[in-house]
Amino acid sequence: MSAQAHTETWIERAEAQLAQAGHKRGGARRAVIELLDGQTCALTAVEIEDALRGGERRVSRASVYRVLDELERLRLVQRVETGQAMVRYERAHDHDEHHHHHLVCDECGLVMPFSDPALERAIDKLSERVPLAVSEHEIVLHGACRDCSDG
Amino acid sequence: MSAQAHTETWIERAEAQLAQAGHKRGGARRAVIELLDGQTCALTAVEIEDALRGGERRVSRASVYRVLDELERLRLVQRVETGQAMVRYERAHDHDEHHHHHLVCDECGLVMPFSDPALERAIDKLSERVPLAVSEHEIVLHGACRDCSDG
DNA sequence: ATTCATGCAAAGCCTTTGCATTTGT
DNA sequence: ACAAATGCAAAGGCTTTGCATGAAT
Repeated sequence: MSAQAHTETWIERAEAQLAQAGHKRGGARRAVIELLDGQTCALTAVEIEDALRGGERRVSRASVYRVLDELERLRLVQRVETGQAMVRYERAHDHDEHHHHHLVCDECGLVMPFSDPALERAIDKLSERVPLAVSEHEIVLHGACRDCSDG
Repeated sequence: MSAQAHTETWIERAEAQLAQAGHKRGGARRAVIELLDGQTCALTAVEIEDALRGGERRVSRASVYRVLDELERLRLVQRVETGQAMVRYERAHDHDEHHHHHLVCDECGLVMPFSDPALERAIDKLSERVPLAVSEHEIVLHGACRDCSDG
């Protein structure tokens, strides 16, 4: 079979990495993973807890943080800092087609994803010249969204 | 006199903006401003408090936060999020020669500044095409510094 | 049987606030 | 005199931890 015979989903990869790291399966973590897999942008721990509360599997706040922490350690999840009080988390999309960064409206708190190939190229070239073995990068643009900038 | 007759320093500009905003002068704020003016990279509130404790003017933690908050509101100071527990603050360098971004070593916590014209150009062009009136941008590269990546 | 996963409640830590006092104009 | 600045201590809010219980291998 070819190298592309099977395209692994993020959930499958997550489960595999977790198992390899010696973790057993569990409902709370599974619920968090499935929720994150369906998101297009970053969520806070509280948002994750709230989203799951209404869903099929309620998960305690502590477990949300523990799961997020473990997933971040395995590089399955990335932390996004938007300058708002709480940290946000989202699926890690190293350099795949979902890789993106964030626009933050400092007025209303709206967070939107964006992506820009030219910016990525600039980052890639730059990464080779800095005194750091770059593993990730985060870009946040702040300003006023359309609703907030005039009316 | 020409428009360039006098190059205002950041401290002078800060004092002027504060006065215009109806603030009176005060020792604590002055100490924080002078400290920030001498830095090449971002500091946390605790680092600022500690630095001033040893200096000539001790400043309470609460005042450090209050001053930082006011300076940020006047856009004299920018907040820098490095993914570490605490927020960092530094002089705002809109688009002047000191404008820079940050490299963060996730192993030891070292934070280093860097600047890259190509990256800035990419950001500027991009800023015109996004649904946000961009006022600031922040770029953080994560990875392992030279000391941490091997030895 | 062991070991990991989870929930709950308590603890931590950074940051913000309330209140009284001092300082600047 | 009046308003802003400051310190101290208390309060807040997000995140982490300790401990006991339940689930997975």
